[in-house]
Amino acid sequence: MAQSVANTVLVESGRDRILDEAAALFLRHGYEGASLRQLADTVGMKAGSLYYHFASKDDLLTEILRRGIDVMQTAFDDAEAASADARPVARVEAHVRAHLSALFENGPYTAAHVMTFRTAPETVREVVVPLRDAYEARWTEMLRLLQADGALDPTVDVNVIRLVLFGAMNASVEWFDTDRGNLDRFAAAITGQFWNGVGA
Amino acid sequence: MAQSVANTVLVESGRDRILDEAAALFLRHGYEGASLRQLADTVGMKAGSLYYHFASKDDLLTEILRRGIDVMQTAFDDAEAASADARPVARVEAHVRAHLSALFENGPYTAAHVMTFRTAPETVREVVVPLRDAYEARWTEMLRLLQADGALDPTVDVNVIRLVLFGAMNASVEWFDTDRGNLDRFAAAITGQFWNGVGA
DNA sequence: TTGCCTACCTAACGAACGTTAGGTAGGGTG
DNA sequence: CACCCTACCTAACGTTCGTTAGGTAGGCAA
Repeated sequence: MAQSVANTVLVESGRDRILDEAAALFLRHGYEGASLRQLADTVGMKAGSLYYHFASKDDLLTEILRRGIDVMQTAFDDAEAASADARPVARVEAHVRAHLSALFENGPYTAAHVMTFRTAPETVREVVVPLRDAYEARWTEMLRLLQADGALDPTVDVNVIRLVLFGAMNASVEWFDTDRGNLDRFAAAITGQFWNGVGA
Repeated sequence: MAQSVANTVLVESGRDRILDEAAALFLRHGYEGASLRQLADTVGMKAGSLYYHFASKDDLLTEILRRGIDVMQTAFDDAEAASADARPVARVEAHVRAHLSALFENGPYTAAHVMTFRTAPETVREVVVPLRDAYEARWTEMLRLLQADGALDPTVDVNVIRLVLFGAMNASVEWFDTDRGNLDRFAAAITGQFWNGVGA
């Protein structure tokens, strides 16, 4: 019982376990490429039983995408609180580190989100789009303020540099290995490249 | 007959037409999300007839991924020839512009490649990986030489900045609209951000 | 004219898919 | 002890999937 309690904590069971494994599967094989029977196998139940927890496969994806954004928003909150009156470049680095934390250190939801959203069924995307927009708006607003304060090159398009930065960070899901690289250093590198460029 | 010849040129038929539409479908819905019947419908034939041109769906994907790399390589060749003795930043911009050209101006193959490769079946990936590596190696080598010549910040990891740059460019498939934006200006913007950064 | 090759078609196969209906073991509550 | 609710199970439904076998119209060659 002590062990069963420990197990419940170490590897969760039930609904959260399903979401975790589903997000990992969707990330690896894509949404349509992962089947519910495959998912049921990895969580140790039968495909039909998944419907006790979720109304449909689309529903499952919707909640995963939603959680992905929740994780990003929470990370953004933390970065905001921690770097509210830091220097501009330090503010950016804090938020870059936070976004990377969402991608790599808080479950597979954010990674699954950024990788599966584009090909998700339109009915699912419709539900999630406003949440995405809200998160993106916070980034845009932060960068806009930095530019208004003269900390950012006034000639750049804030939306473009945000999308370029997002592309770079999100793509790292495909190649960055947390076992071999350090996220603090990576955040510093990507921020340095973003802020100062790589030209000598 | 004059018209049929014109049609053959304007909207191609047969094998190339299938590949074109398949790449576009895989790009939009993902590889597993797009069905052969859907593909057959858009090219105006029956699903079984596709097998006159391709041995399997995996085979179709393999050729699309291969073409995606061919397009990139050709673009790289052109950029190399056109900017062989240009200033470092102009060399980089030429290659950025070339990669964007591969993504947006030479059919859906490169875009389909960068978006579907990650979730492609392992047997398909195995075939394509060496080709990808060869293309990536050319970029790495170019950046390495720039760094050796003192044109690039000696402290940065060439492989990391390449992956960051690739992530930014490839992700633009998701948001950049060639009808509303100019690729020359976009290439200049992304190169400027890459080379000089956005800090004021 | 005969014959062949190209480029399709029709029709179906078995497997896998998401999904559902109805059943059941077991712990918690009255 | 009786009851019920949670968390599954079994078993199947109808659909769609990739794929295949066999047929065929039309153009080109001999």
